[in-house]
Amino acid sequence: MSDPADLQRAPTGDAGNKTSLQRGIAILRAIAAHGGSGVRLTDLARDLEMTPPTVHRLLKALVAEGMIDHDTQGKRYRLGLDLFVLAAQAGSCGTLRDLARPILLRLSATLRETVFLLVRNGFDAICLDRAEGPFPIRSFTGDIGGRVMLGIGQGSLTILAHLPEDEQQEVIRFNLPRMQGMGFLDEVYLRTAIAKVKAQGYASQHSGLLPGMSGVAVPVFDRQGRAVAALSIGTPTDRLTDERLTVVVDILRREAAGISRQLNPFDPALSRPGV
Amino acid sequence: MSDPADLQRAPTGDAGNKTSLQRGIAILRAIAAHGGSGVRLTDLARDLEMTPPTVHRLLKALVAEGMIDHDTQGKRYRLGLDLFVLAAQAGSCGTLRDLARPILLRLSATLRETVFLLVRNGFDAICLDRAEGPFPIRSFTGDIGGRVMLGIGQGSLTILAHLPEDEQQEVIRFNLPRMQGMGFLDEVYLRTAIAKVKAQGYASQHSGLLPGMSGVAVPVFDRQGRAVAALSIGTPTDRLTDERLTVVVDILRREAAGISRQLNPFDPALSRPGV
DNA sequence: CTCAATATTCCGCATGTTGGAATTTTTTGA
DNA sequence: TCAAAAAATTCCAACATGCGGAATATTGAG
Repeated sequence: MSDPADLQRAPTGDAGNKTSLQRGIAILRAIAAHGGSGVRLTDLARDLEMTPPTVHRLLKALVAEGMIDHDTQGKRYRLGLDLFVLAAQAGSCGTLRDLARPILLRLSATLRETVFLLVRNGFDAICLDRAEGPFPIRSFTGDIGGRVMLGIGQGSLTILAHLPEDEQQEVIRFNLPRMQGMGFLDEVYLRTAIAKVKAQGYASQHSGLLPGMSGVAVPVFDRQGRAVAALSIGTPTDRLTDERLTVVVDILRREAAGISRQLNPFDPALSRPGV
Repeated sequence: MSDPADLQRAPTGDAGNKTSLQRGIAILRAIAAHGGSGVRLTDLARDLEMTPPTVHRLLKALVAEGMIDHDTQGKRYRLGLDLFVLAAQAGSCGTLRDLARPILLRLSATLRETVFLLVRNGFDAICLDRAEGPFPIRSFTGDIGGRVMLGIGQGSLTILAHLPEDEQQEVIRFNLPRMQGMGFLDEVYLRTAIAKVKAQGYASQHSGLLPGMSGVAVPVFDRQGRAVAALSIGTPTDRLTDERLTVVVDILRREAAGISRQLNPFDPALSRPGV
């Protein structure tokens, strides 16, 4: 019944939560991981290995702040609207998201494809935004806020491929074990794919790992030339002919360059892989 | 230099933050309020009336949790991606947002208008989702996550109008003073508008408070018949003829009813106005 | 290069936090 | 419908953790 929430906590072997603030955030995470149906206090306490009174007090504080909603008849807790409001302003790290938004909309309209904006976050890529096309799409990233390991999917792969050498190695070393369970991706395959992406400057795959789906992605560079994001589309495989691919890549590249030009100097994606 | 952040803290005369968790959240709020350009520690300390060491420690915890990004050269703090990820799962309170998403998209496509989904939150309405139409739009709610006082704008007004009598009174009493500065809305006007909306079951305004913009909104009821949300469009005034209005209201109503039918029993928007 | 402003670390004090136990409320089962 | 079990909430004393003044390090300005 437990979800892939643990995978989200990537780096250091966490030496247990320390501050009560962190405990509170852990509660938020646990509630989020549990999904929209809400969690009961006892379950939270068990999952997080805290005592019920502690969880209760933290929950009370979170409810008071509107970060959590609490069924009035004292049953379930779920994420609150204030959290939503708060984070609506968060995605726009350096306004990347705001910058890209109109571009995504235009692209999805003109290409008639579903367009994704991914950014790096540690060892993962996160879907910052997404504009729906007319075709039903399956993707690794899922909806806005979704995350995938760096290397899985075209957009994510593009970011990985354009990372500085040492960071790239570190990510690969960290992610390969995580990919074991998925059973279709080995080191050779990954490194080959990376090399190819780096060489041609974009990632594409006809009939990829998701049956019937294809993807095309280009990197988005910041002013310092770091690949901070990827612009990508997902589409039914049969829609993506070779000629179309060429055109799509071209258009994506142009838009990515446009974004780069507007990007502020500070880097939107951060890494802190060692911390 | 300070933003309308204080307005977000609606209800009780806050007797100062108590728990450190709440202090931490206050910091998140302060950073959010400051916008994407980032805040310095000292400014946070001043704004929140905390000492620099306290702010620093809390920030450190928040950074460790990925809720905040910290320029490596030790300058500015901004909201982090993990917060974004966390809250991406929050908006779907009771899956209202997820339910409505495809409907918004369809509406914006068929009507060629910008469509909004608003929910109540205390004395405000929050923009849960928004699907762009082809026309440039100005709205009170702004983008996803934006908030307006209940009563301002057609969607927000619709929710207010359909509230239970006592809650409606309470909201009006609370919001009227807040509207003073805006200088175009008095009590008579507001009550008249509410009565009209309640009577016709939808809100509309040719040439509203935003020059050149018009809006149409219908309430979305939950299973208990409470108006928990509003579905609305914003459009250039000259686009909204009387005949078109009729049709639009009709379509919006139909879709709102569709959402209602699918709504879970628990109420997605919560009020706790007295707490 | 110096000085002022800001960020960060230190550390003793005390305040907020903690969890066992008690109490109230809700759910389960008969 | 009621009784028993489980969960939620409150209490409180022990104490760990967060607090802030002061010291230090770092950054930025002139």
